Amino acid sequence: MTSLAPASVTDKPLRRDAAENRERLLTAAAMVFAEHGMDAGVEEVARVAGVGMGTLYRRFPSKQALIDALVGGIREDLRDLARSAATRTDGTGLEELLVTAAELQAARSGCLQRLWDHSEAGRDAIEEFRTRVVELLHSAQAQRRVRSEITSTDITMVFWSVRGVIETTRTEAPTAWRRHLEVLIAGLRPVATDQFASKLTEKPLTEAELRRITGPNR
Amino acid sequence: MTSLAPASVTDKPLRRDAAENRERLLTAAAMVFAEHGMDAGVEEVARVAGVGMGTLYRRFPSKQALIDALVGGIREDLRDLARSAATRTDGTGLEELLVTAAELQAARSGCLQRLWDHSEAGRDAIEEFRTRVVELLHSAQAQRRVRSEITSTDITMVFWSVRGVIETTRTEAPTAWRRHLEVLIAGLRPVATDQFASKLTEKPLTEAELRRITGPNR
DNA sequence: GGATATATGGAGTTCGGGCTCCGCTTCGTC
DNA sequence: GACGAAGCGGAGCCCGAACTCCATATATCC
Repeated sequence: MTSLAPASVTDKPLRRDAAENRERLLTAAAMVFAEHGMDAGVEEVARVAGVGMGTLYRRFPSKQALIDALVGGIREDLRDLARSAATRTDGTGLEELLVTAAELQAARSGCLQRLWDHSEAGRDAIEEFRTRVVELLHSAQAQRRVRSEITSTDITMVFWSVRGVIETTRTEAPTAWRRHLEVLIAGLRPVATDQFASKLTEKPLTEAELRRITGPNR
Repeated sequence: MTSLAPASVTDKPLRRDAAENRERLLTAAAMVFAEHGMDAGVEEVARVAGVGMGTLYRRFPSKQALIDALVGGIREDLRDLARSAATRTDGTGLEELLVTAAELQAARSGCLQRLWDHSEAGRDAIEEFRTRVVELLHSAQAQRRVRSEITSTDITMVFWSVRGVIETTRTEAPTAWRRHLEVLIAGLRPVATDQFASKLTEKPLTEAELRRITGPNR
């Protein structure tokens, strides 16, 4: 878990109390949004953080900026999980990442929609994350843990898919996504029998389409 | 496809022009919400329907009521798809339903969140839908198309999961969900090899949990 | 410890979107 | 075709939530 989204390194450092309030606000926002979703009021965030509205708006120029900073932090955490999974050499790294990334999403539910959209925050982190997913996928395929026709965009769709289950079940059955993920991982395995069609008939999401969904940047 | 949510049968029938405007409003709302999501303005809905604000608010007492009527119609359509799938006797009905229900969700994206939540509209329809899913699942399992440890709540999670992919990809890759669904269905199949764990280790979502998520009614 | 730039809180302002009101029109019946 | 009931449009009302302003307080530097 990285620290919560330090501001840009080019800015002059904040005064100690200001920096502390910034952290308190991000922590509070994570809690409030996880509980009530992103349409929770900024006043509630400020109250939970124990600061006034003025402080919130000096640290973050808008509610959107606050959310972006939060999302940036989550993306950095995702990147760290991918780095950690990459240390496995037996082809199980992808499966580990699918589980740990889902755990992270479950813990930070509320702003998951922004997590996979165009927003600028943490762009480099999510870029590295994608690169590592490709490597982990190839490794898993080399070990015959995942069939060869699966593409990295298929893995991306697994994240989106798990997100859907997490957001639907989070209040009443916060761990239900684990079982669904087991079914999903089973769907990635090589198909040993030819009783059923072993080939996916629909073409995969292309990289270009993925770019348009997750960020038109560059 | 059923007609768009007739009002309660107990009410006296609407005047011809009023009934027509009701339909126009529902059609317009489906279009507008599918394009811009549920936070699109009611003014936009009225404009697309070609009626004034007053008309919208005489036909539906609130924006929420309009959405509920829309959701009720979709739930009735879902029920009809389940009835249609139930006519298959070779165990493929479940797979047909997964595809056709996903197609319906893709066509009506925008209010999918409400589709699976507590809202009252079309409760009986969704109830029958669930019953038929259970039957279709048993049939698929009897034909060995789906492994026996899969429960009906696992199927429900498949709907939630596909919804997540649909909502993420709808503007840029509106058919991407088809490939993801193929992976999901592969995950439901019997596992022929014992190279990997063939058993799901997480306990399924219970019926009681499902009830709390989709409706505390009754 | 004094000077000063920086930070704070919370009452008010703004604004967008849901909703209402009422003078005029249309439908359906006799 | 006349009459009453039901329906219509859209300008404006209203509320809630994002955002601003400034008198006061605090950290940092010497």
